[in-house]
Amino acid sequence: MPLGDLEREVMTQLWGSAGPLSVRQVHEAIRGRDLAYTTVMTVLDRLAKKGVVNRERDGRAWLYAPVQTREQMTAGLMMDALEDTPDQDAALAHFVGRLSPEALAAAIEAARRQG
Amino acid sequence: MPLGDLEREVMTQLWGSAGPLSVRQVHEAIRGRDLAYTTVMTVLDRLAKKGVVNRERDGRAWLYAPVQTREQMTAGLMMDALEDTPDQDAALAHFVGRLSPEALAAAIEAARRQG
DNA sequence: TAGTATCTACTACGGAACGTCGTAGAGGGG
DNA sequence: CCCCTCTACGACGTTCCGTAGTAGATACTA
Repeated sequence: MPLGDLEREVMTQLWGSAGPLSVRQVHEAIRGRDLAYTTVMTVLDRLAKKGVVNRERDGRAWLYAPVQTREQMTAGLMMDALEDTPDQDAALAHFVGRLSPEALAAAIEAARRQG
Repeated sequence: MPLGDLEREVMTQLWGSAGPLSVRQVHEAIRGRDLAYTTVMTVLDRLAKKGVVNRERDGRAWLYAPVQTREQMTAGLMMDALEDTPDQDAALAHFVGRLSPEALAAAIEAARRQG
């Protein structure tokens, strides 16, 4: 489920926040694009309908939070791409071949530590 | 550059062929969907404009061939997903953590053998 | 040589996704 | 009671994609 540009921008704000954010907070955080309040609201709403964010009530307003971390979502997109091909072993080999050995080793080590 | 359903179907034919194929050959190979000849032509044309396939003249007709192998394209899409996130190390660790150790080891070995 | 088949180029249309926003209406604060 | 804020819902333009038709050029064939 790849995201559009504005959707990614909004997600970046949510991922960068310690807790859930309101529409207003996201709107104020994205000041570079001079968007209407309702634009941000629509995007957040679509993200929620896609299941990419959760929302919870805070009085009259909704607070939005990502369902997954950015890293989890990225890993999921990578898996989607991989699973879309018949010869996954060969595709994975090609992918691995494009990584620097250090980055790969670090990732394996981090994954191992993580469990 | 993710592909649509029909685009992927067409690419599958090209990837499964030993050499370049004409519009007619692809059209006949996809008999399950009862498509118009021009539909296949349009799709091939769009794939060429996207740079996903090359075309060369064969008399009056064009012959189409994939620019990359299926595995290379898949690996490329995976890289695109990875590069779209700021903390690539963490994302890669998450991804690696989702693979079976055997599949990962086999891929690393295959990549090493390949160079 | 006239007719038919084949191939390309160009145009088009409908649906879905997305960026963008407006209006209407509900609920809380002064 | 009035205003501010927030949501719900609808809408419009663009782009991508599946789908296809028509027109025009070229080649084969009787």
